[in-house]
Amino acid sequence: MRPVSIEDTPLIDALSRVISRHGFEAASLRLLSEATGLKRASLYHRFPGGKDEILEAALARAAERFSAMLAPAFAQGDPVERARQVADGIDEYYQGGQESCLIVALSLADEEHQKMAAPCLAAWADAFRTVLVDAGETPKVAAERAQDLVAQIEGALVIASASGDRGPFQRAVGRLPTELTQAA
Amino acid sequence: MRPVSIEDTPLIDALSRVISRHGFEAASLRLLSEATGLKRASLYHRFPGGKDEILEAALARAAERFSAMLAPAFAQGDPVERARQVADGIDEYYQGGQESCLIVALSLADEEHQKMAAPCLAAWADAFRTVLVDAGETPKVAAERAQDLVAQIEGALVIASASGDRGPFQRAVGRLPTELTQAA
DNA sequence: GGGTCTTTACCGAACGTTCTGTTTAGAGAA
DNA sequence: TTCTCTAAACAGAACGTTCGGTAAAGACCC
Repeated sequence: MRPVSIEDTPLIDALSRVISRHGFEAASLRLLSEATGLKRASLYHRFPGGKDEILEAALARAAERFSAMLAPAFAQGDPVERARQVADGIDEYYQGGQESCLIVALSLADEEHQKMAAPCLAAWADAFRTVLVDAGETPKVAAERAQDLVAQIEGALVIASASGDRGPFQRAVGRLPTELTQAA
Repeated sequence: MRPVSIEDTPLIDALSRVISRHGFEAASLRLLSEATGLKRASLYHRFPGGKDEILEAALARAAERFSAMLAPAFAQGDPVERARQVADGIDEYYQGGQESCLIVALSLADEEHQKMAAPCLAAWADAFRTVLVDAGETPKVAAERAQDLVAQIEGALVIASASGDRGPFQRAVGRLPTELTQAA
């Protein structure tokens, strides 16, 4: 059997990057094709469902990467160390603020595609909340602060995209270990 | 002379809302037409430069509204009161988190359109920085915290769009008066 | 006041391009 | 060969844009 010219994982990562950078609707098959080296027909061969199936694959991959990135939050051990590991994972995932966020991109999509980002967002907040609770925060406050910290990072990614200034992202990630482990 | 069917201000506000909600590329003339009640050809009569001129008008209007929203920050008087007025202005501008942000939308556009959002972002951070300095913060820390507070709000708006949860936005705006006036 | 004229606002129809999605034929490894 | 994958051409719809024409108001002269 003839081998694929690009493996599934790098293929989906490249597709996901285009969607994150341009938004789902603006991520045309031409852009997706150029980014992957596969012609449109070949993309349809790999994803018979078209753009929708590509988005599903990108989201499944994001969920997988998120799960790995957030795993230390749900582990046992010192909350400070776990928080630092999660912060490192976030920094690597978004390449210090250079990479766009799929959640931001989907927040501009139509309602049906928009709601597909909610689970990722919820998983993220839940990870932060878990560390905060383990660090002694009350459940109610922990849930809110977790959400707020996710917002801080998402907003920093928006600013990094819009102005090219990665400072807010780097500060947000740098503060994360202490923010996640000091109870109010 | 025949009267316009929709005045410039509500027209541009409606166009701006479509762009903010869907992003610049996804804001098709069909959507813009439906949102304003003007047919495509009529939009070209009002904006001969097409979508680019529509975006320029939306940005000019945003700069105008931002200027009004942030004016209390540059006024004289009690920083606490000024911060509260700015927070109220932000809450009203984004309708408690229901409205999308044009800056977020432009962060997904092509590079040439993307950079058009930078002045708005800078004006916003500068307003926060001014209040922080007046409240006794050092210039360097004030500049960074100002940016971080902008990121907090932008991120909260993304979460409000993506998940429908306006809690993060309302908390961010509610915290703003104290965040802007307590030196580290 | 009645009847043109001018000016502006708006719209229907069409332009060429690009989009998503399909079909068909050929290239390439087992 | 046989089977998988890819390339190229295709169709139909939507895109941004342009153009000719129509509708509506004020201006102006009679």
